[in-house]
Amino acid sequence: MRLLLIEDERELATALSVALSKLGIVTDHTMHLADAFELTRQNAYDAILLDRRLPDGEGLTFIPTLRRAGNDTPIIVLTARNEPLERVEGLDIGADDYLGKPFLVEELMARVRAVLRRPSNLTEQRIVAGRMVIDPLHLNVAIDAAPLDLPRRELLVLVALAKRKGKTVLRSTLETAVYNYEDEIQSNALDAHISRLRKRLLDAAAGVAIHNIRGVGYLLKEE
Amino acid sequence: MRLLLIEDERELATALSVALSKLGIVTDHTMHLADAFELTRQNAYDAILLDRRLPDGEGLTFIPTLRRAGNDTPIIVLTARNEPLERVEGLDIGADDYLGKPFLVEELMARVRAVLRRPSNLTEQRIVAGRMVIDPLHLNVAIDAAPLDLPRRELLVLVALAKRKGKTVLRSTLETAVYNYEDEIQSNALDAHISRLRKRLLDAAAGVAIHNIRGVGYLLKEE
DNA sequence: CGCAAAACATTGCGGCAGCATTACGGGAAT
DNA sequence: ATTCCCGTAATGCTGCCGCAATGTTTTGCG
Repeated sequence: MRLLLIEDERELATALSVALSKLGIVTDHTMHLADAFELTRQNAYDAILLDRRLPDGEGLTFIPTLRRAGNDTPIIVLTARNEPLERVEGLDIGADDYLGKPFLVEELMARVRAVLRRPSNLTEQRIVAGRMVIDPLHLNVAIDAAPLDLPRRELLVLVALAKRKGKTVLRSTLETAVYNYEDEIQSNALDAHISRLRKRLLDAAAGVAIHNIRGVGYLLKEE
Repeated sequence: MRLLLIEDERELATALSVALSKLGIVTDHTMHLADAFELTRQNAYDAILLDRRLPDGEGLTFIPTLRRAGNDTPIIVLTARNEPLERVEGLDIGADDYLGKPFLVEELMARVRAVLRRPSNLTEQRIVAGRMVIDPLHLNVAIDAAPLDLPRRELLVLVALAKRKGKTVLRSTLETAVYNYEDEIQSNALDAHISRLRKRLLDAAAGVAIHNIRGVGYLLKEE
């Protein structure tokens, strides 16, 4: 899962990024609305976390901009302004949820999941692949009801492949599923993850195999 | 917009077709599941309206058949059986929406629009060519849900041809689709790709043929 | 109708880009 | 203090793909 965080308080932003990354969530962060729009054009985010007070304007103005561009990504507004009337204002303008500061990361994640669970989002809640059952929202993998413990990056690779099981996933897609902009990647780290993940899936008899499509990407296939 | 209507009550079917045509929607109609599958292979429908009681069986059985063939077209089930449990049954098996008879055409259209508005349906554009289903965004080619593993350059040629299937594609267009400016090309490399691609399509019984238009370019034709 | 040239088709070959695997070490987490 | 993740890089290997040689079809022209 990949989120865009639009927030000018640097401390909150980094704290949030760290907390989310531990949950396996990749977060891109920007402080400016102008950058934000460009980022949404280059990445398919699962959701956007939007602050209201920003150096270059009221955050809410970003919502119509995005919607007019045909982008339906769910938006959760994060703000200290938490009066009922302001909530209405935010929701009416097209936000999907509204969360007052301060908040618990757990609550934020629950709301993100809730927003992604809505019928207008076709995010599958349960993917069956081979003997595995994968919950892409909670990021857990189970084999015969027994949870399978995977390192974070390998888990992200697996989920990204499982979301399109049986179909090729571009190498670039995998990269954006696992890394954010800050992490530069300058080696075969992704290949290494794939290799280690393969070994783990084999050991666990997961009933799937990861195939390579040379020059294009990878593909998860059931056996 | 083009819909497939699978419905055995002839009066309802014609009434619906007329009503939909006034909204600018083209409707193909069949009464039999057997025909329906063939139709979905020859046309890229925006959505499918499916009755449950049909002369040759329970309509819901069509859904797994279609999904297994790699077809993600949204399906709206139309039926007199409108008990809550039956709705769950329909949705769990992979239907996108469920509408009890009788219904207003307005409501049906609203639901069609809602289903089409879902993100995965907006981004997931597919090209049907012969027995192949091609997703040009993800560079994905499948025959009966089985992914077809093609080398990168041949894949690019196929996608470029499929995007304009039935129409000639200039040789220069193909070249720019496969090569970037850095790669200078000074041989018949493109011809070689075409040749090898032909062989692969033949082996896979893809149901298409690549024709040459002498001095102009190539053309992908369904058989 | 006949011949030649041009355009296209096919196929073997070799270089090398891309992938798989694994060991190593720094660093974060418990 | 120990464990394990994860980025890096070295190594070996597979098979793609550019090239060129050869065969086939089509077009142009007298």
